[in-house]
Amino acid sequence: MTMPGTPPAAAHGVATAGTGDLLSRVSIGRISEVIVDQVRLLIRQGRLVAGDRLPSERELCERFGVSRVTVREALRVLEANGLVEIRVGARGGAFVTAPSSRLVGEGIVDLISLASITAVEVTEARMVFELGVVPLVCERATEEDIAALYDICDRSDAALTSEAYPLELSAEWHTRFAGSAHNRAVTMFVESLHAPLLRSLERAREAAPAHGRHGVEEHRALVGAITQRDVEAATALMNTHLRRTADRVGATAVAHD
Amino acid sequence: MTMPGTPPAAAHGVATAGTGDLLSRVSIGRISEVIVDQVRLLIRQGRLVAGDRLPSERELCERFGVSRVTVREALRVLEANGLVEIRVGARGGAFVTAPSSRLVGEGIVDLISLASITAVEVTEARMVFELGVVPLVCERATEEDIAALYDICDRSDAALTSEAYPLELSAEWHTRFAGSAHNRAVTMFVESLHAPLLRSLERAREAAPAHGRHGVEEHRALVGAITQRDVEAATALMNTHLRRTADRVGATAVAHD
DNA sequence: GTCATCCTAAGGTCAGACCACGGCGTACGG
DNA sequence: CCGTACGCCGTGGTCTGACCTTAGGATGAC
Repeated sequence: MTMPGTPPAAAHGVATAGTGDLLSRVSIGRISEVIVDQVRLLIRQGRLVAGDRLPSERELCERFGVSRVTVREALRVLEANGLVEIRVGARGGAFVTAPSSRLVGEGIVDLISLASITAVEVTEARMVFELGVVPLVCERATEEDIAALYDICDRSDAALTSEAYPLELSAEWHTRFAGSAHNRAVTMFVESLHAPLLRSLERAREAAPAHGRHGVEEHRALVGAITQRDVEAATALMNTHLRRTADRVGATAVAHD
Repeated sequence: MTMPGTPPAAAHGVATAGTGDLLSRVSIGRISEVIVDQVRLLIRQGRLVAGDRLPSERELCERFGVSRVTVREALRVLEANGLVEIRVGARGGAFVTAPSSRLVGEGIVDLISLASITAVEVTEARMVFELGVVPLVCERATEEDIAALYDICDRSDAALTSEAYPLELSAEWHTRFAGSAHNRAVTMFVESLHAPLLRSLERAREAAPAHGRHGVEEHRALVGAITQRDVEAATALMNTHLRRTADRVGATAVAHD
């Protein structure tokens, strides 16, 4: 059906005759790329939604008129982009995934490790965001939110007495805090900053001993301010709290240079 | 060398006999995934840096003891993650590249559309971010930044007289504004919030010249405040400016429900 | 010296095969 | 009658070996 080296005509639809206008860049590059774009478009348009199952690899081959290798490479890219999840076995296949911030976070980590962005910049972005979100949280935090935040504080205290304060708990608190703004875009951003932040903090902790107890106290005070719906107090608290972290990250970054 | 269906022994190393202890989880999942992790680790450790060239596909096959298909799938994933760039032809191959924040931004856009996050939420996230960034911009904006912002205002005026004020110009102004904070993480986030796809979400017919003219005036006033390094004035201006947008979006969203 | 041509190493694609996984139906045993 | 065990078969995962296209660089003619 398809011959090696003969891209499917439908795939690029370059005008071979009859058009007098500019021949637009025909460098089709990769066939798998075309497939990726098609699927991604369908997802962005909402014509494919989370949970939907793409046709099987072999069926996609026929559909696109390409070999299985090509289809598989396309699926691999979609999977790497977090758009589909591939399950094997009967009833397997490529399923459009439920959205997750994990991959974006990983991407940011990569950005940092390849020096496209510095940890200082990420920390600063985090400050901007978490500080700006305080008013929203004050306005919208429910009793459940507050209980959950206090719970994390309790667990942090427990962890502290057992001398191992996991940074994860701090990160969890901040994520939960932002989540209390009840805005999914905001939540997503903060979640994606989760992984990079942990990494920077680990590095910071190597350089200087951690300050666990102090941080937890501030967390608790912040929840108190939220409970009182006291925007100014909460903002001030968050500001000093974040600034200390930022300073630590900044110090290690400078020392690292 | 390797037989079909016979994964390289080194890959899983499951003890088939003689070991009485726990057989540790052997589900290696995918071989290509292992390769991806290895390369990614090398990059994160800094043992591979931007510009380095990985061995050719055929050489990697030998090195890992797998087929070319598998190696290619791994490279495809690395490429999709922006970690390597693949060049064809003589002197071609996979080159380690500093991932652009563009790719991560794309991921954010995908995430937002996949989670079907509403325009209201996106706008609110914008408010948080762009408002919080004002102090940074006041502090760091260069003369070039200011000139560029004024230029966009001029072009907006021109577009307005020809009665078509494109949302694109507004988006351009806002991204350029955030860019003046000279923090690439912030820039990335704001850019992704202004992605074309999301803008189309905001169906609000900005066409109304009244709105347009008003907006451009505010843009101009904002640049003025930035020039004076007047944080408070700038923040106030940005606040009213964004709030109007938010109200408009909110109104259409409500009408849409 | 300059240009056109060929060479060659690299990625891109194909076809067909086999294996591992896993849901589901069926057949067997209780 | 019910429950379990086995096996079918569709699905992704991998391998092989071949061919094509691309694009530097070498080689030769002018």
